[in-house]
Amino acid sequence: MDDTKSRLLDAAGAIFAEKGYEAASVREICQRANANIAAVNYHFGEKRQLYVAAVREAQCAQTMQLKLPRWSGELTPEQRLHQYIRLMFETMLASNRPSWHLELMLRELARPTEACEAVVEDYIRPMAEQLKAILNDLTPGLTEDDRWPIGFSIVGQVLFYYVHQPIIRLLIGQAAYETLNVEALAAHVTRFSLAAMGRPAGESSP
Amino acid sequence: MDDTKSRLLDAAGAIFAEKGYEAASVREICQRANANIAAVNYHFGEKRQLYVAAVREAQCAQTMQLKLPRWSGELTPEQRLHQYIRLMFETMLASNRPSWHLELMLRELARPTEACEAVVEDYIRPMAEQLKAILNDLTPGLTEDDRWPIGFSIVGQVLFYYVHQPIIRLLIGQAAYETLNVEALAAHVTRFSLAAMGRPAGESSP
DNA sequence: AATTGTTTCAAACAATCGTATGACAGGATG
DNA sequence: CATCCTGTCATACGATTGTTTGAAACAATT
Repeated sequence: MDDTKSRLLDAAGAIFAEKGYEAASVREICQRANANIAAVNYHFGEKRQLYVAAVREAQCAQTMQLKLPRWSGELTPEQRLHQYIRLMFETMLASNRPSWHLELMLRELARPTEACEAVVEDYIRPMAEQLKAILNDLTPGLTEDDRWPIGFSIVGQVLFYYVHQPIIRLLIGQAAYETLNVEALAAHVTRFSLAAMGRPAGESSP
Repeated sequence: MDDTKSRLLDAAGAIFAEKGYEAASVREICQRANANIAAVNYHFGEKRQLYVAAVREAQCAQTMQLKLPRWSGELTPEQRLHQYIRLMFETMLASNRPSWHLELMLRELARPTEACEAVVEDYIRPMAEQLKAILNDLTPGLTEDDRWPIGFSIVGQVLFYYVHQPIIRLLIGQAAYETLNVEALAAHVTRFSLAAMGRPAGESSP
């Protein structure tokens, strides 16, 4: 792809994620991308379309989908749920991630613009289907509609640690916050959720 | 208090909550408050201090605290947890609320500015203490540090339905979304969480 | 009635915003 | 060589931003 255009997209994604749409200026984006001010309007027409393109490029959820299909059938539903939850935490809290992809995504999902619907259909719904497949094995007696709230309860626990990081940090203190790690958090949420579904707290580690 | 100043504060809170700090213009705020453009700088010095004042005035959590102390000791811990969760849902999803208080609050907690720390200490921590008191009775064997994750798991479930409303609406469809109500949601989260803590799914309604 | 301090007003300030323009460079095609 | 298309550049446009100004209006006190 065009070099300037992709540099522009990267810079835009990072700054949009950090400051939000309004606070991010076209000039700052171009400066970070080592591009001229007119480059945005040349390649994307206007600022809003640059934002939409940046959201579309933030396919952080797709990186999650790629890792999942490996455990086809040899794992128990409990182990698959554990993997699913741990993968969510890794995607959100890992320090080596391209960083702005997820942030821009969640910013869009909390305050939806025109790009939200596409994000949900392309990335969120496939992930929701995967979770529902796991819940299908864990709670055979439930109807389709009864499984949504359970999925929301699980995902809500995980997202809480990402969306409300500043609250957690202030509540439990910086020192205690730094002791949190992906493994411990995933283990807690898995144990909590499995118990909630009436599953024995047996071995769910892979 | 001064009339223009409080009208300015109300208008600012509403617009800040709706659009965010950057997208909200001083002129629009003054227009809604029927005040002159110079009124903001006269009463608050600058835009940022008006925002801080608006956040401070958004004491939505305090309205929750007022209702809680009624159940002193005559209710079971299960019933108290149910009330706590239902009260959270009512505060967040009720249509008759002053509307912008909570929105501004959560906006601040997700993307903290200088006003965040005060909000946490004044309103969030007292509420967290109340929840921890309930959990104290529900899980006697646990240490102080082990109770934080359980509280986060409960609050995370509730907040998910507020923060990610647009996702839910798109995932389950508008029709199914409109059937959701405070009672059903509170009942689900309560049942889910009590089961997760190993409590029998007995009668928790007041 | 005169004076003081407080509040409101229209108007203007400099700065920054997103966007548009026309010129210039490079390579491919005829 | 001439032509066309694409991409980059400096510059400037009009609009909007937060903030300031100085005068006018008001209320209260002396």
